[in-house]
Amino acid sequence: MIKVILVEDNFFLQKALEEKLSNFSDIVIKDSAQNGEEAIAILEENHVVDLILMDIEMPVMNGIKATEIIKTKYPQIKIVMITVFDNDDNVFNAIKAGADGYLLKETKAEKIYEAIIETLAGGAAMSPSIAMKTLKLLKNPIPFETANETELVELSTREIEVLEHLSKGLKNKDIADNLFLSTSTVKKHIENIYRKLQAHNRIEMLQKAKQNKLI
Amino acid sequence: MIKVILVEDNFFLQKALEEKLSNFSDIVIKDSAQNGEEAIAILEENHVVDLILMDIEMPVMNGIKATEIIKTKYPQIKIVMITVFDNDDNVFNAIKAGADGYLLKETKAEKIYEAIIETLAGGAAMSPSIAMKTLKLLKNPIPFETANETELVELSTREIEVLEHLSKGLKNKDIADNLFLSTSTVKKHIENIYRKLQAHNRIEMLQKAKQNKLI
DNA sequence: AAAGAAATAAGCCGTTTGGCGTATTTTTAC
DNA sequence: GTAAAAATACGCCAAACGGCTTATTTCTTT
Repeated sequence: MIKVILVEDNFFLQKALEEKLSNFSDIVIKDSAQNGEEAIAILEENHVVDLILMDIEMPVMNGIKATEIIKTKYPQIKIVMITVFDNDDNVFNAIKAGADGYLLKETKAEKIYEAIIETLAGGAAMSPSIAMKTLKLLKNPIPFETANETELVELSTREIEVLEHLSKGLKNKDIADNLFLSTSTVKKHIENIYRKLQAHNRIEMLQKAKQNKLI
Repeated sequence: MIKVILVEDNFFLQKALEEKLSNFSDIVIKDSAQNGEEAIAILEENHVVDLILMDIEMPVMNGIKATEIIKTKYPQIKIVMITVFDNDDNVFNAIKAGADGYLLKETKAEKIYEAIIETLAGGAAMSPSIAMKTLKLLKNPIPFETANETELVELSTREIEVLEHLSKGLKNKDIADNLFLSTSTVKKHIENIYRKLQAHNRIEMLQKAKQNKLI
């Protein structure tokens, strides 16, 4: 029997999770907490627990802080984050805190179950979009982000695609080939990106793109 | 229809992969290669390809080198590594090379299919043990010191000055003004930098310069 | 159904870049 | 004191880029 604790402040989501896991006979939900502090209190009573499904956004004490504390005191307990938000900071901080997995709330019951099994087997479970973020973080070690509250420039999907190709050093012709566009269109996209970012050449654009967290 | 290319030197494993994927009607195996060089040759003929399943250990050109080259020229093509070895260096180097996923060869057909779908949707696919490795790498950012043992290219003092100006997005004329040079000289310096770094435009140069810890 | 945004594409024109050869002067190293 | 490396500079040419205008098509959103 796999002993699981749920930590989730939203009552309905907590019930939904219970429901999802109820189909799997080898999992027993030992207890539930509404925030990090409660979770820690529960563990202090009795820490015979295999795995914790932990929300991130919670009042009193959030999931990342709780993970940090629990992992320090009970490193053998696996912790899988379950959250709606997958922004870089959350992912990175959760990993830093020692999370063994990171799932999005939309994840299906079957996948959550798999994640639990795989995590207990020593692996890590991640929703694909999270996995992609970890890869990007690994490739580009820029975790030192200062809280920049200036509003960021937005680019369209296509513009970002073009931007990504530009950032590899490709020339317009090659970008056009790759995206099945004419060079005219690529040029137009670049022109629009330049206007939005107030850049006048590729390097300026890449700098501004970084500042705006577009790449 | 999802167009996939297999790159795998072992004939039987290649056939096994084909077999595994044949159950999924929306996947078509467009071509197969026995090593990296062959794969690149195929793409140069026709790069209308969605995803490549790439072995790592291969003669002539291994999968990591091939991934590096393909990702530079065709960044929109997704590449998922499929290998028996999951040692840290392989994982880290594959990520550095730009791989979008990393599966072990024991992975079941259904999982490979899921991985393909998820990768094309912009996510990343990883076997759980690989995911765990990436988490560990992220938590302990050691690899950036150790993984780079290649000797670095050296630039002259003046070349570095020019490089620094280039990195701000300045044009030759402005650099010349700032450094009290003629544009011809600036051009010559840039030409020399290009040769040393094997770059052919400014963005490539900046990438290579970063790799060589020049900026 | 209409309005608005996004994506597509072409043409024009001047500027900039990248690649090549050549050549002189200055600095550094042996 | 000479050889090698670095820095300086010019010219030529084709390719690529950046800026501007115009226009059609395809999505969204209301």
